[in-house]
Amino acid sequence: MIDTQSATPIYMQLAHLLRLQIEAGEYAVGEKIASENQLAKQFRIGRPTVRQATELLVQQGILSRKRGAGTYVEAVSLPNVDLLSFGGTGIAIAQADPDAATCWLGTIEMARRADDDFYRLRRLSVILGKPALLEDLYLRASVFADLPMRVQEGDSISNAVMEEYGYTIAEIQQQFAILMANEQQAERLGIRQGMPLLSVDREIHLTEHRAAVQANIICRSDLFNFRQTIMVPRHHGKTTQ
Amino acid sequence: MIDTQSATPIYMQLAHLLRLQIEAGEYAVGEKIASENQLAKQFRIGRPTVRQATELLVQQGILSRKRGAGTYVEAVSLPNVDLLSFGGTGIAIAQADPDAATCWLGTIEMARRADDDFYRLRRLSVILGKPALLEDLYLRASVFADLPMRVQEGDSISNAVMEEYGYTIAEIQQQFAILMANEQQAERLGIRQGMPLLSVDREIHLTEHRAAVQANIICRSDLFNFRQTIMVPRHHGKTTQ
DNA sequence: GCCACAAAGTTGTCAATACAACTTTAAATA
DNA sequence: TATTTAAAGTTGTATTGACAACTTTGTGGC
Repeated sequence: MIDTQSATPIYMQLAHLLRLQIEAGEYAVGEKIASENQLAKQFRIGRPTVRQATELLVQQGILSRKRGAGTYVEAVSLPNVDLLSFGGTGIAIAQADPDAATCWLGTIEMARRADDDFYRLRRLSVILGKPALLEDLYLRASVFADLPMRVQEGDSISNAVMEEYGYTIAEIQQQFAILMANEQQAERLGIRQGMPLLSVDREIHLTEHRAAVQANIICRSDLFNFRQTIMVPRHHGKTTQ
Repeated sequence: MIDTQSATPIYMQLAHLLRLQIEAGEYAVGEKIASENQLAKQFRIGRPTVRQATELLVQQGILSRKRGAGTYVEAVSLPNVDLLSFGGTGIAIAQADPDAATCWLGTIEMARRADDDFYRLRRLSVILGKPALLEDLYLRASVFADLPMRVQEGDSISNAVMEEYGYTIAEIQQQFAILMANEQQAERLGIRQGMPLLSVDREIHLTEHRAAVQANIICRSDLFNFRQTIMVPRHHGKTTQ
């Protein structure tokens, strides 16, 4: 229910509630949810506040709205096991090559970043005997206490996030760019300096903490197919049968 | 200036105007822009409308806000195009620039591909006055009957898929690579030949037909931030409170 | 000159209200 | 029974207004 005395804004509470309902199966994918007016009456809040809540879920891909028709449940983008769909690089790499190896470049260090403390970890993954990707990870120190004691080389970071710390990943934001390999990157990836590489800047948002993990991943897209699968929400437009 | 008679919503016009000012250097990175109240007075619009405009830019990474302090220009940020999260390029492009234009390169032609007939359409999208992406689309002829009669230049292909033909998109598969611009691509995108570009090979699977749309998209990732947001399913890992 | 406190200014949240643009539903007519 | 049109319902945009929570600025006293 909506707790008007809570420190959490009403629109966030409603967004969370709606999301729980969807996840619990109370709304099926493709189904229309209650109208904005109905939700406003049901929770005794204003329609702009309802819109702010649903806007949150629209941006997250959970809902979609169509003027005049209604607000529909979208299919949440399911994680594919390939690299760019989900936080866990370990699983994707293991599926590509069971004998793949991920080795740390140096040890976990402290680093300061945007006025906060992070653990920094750099690692190189080798698939089918070839250097495939270079990762530079920053994990927020306040979120991942005692990280150096709790993860070891070879451990999956996403597994640690979930199993060791008990967090859940809510959202990943990725940005794609091309960079020219510098001397160090070139050496580590077995390429010539200046070669263009696919660079993915990734922010992993936990349910409990935003931007808890920030990573840059450099991919040898010339050697491997870096794919992703996106499940797309069902639309309300008529479907031929 | 804000044109209240325009079909473009006022908040989008203001967002666009602010971005132009920032890009023109009228606001430096790190600098505080005019307050919400000042902008409201200046443009004779409501403060919620100003907030909606700045919220747009906050989401795109161009602005950031701090309660009590003000609204600041973020570190130099290319306009975000949320191209790679969802099927529709048209929507993503329109959000980045309401005045964006997509023009066909030639007309729709028949093409044979993997033992089937396709309609082939090439088009160039211009965002903020700059060539942003080049698309080479193949639409399966048996799925999209009479396509040339049913879509026109400027039409959204994903809209046509859904509205005109009534299909629903079930899944998108994407593959990321880097290619060096050939002569024609270089000319169309306003770059030098051989420049590395982000290339996305995309297959759109309809509920009713697999691989109904196959596309290659070449992005000027040096001019725009091509981002995506992935929602992650809730895991059964326990959640700390 | 420094410190504390109040005033002013800023963003964040919330609401009522209105109209536009669209879709859906129901009723009336042929 | 089918089609057309009007009514109802839905989302999209916008405004005015208010208060909370925060930051910044200015003033007064020591």
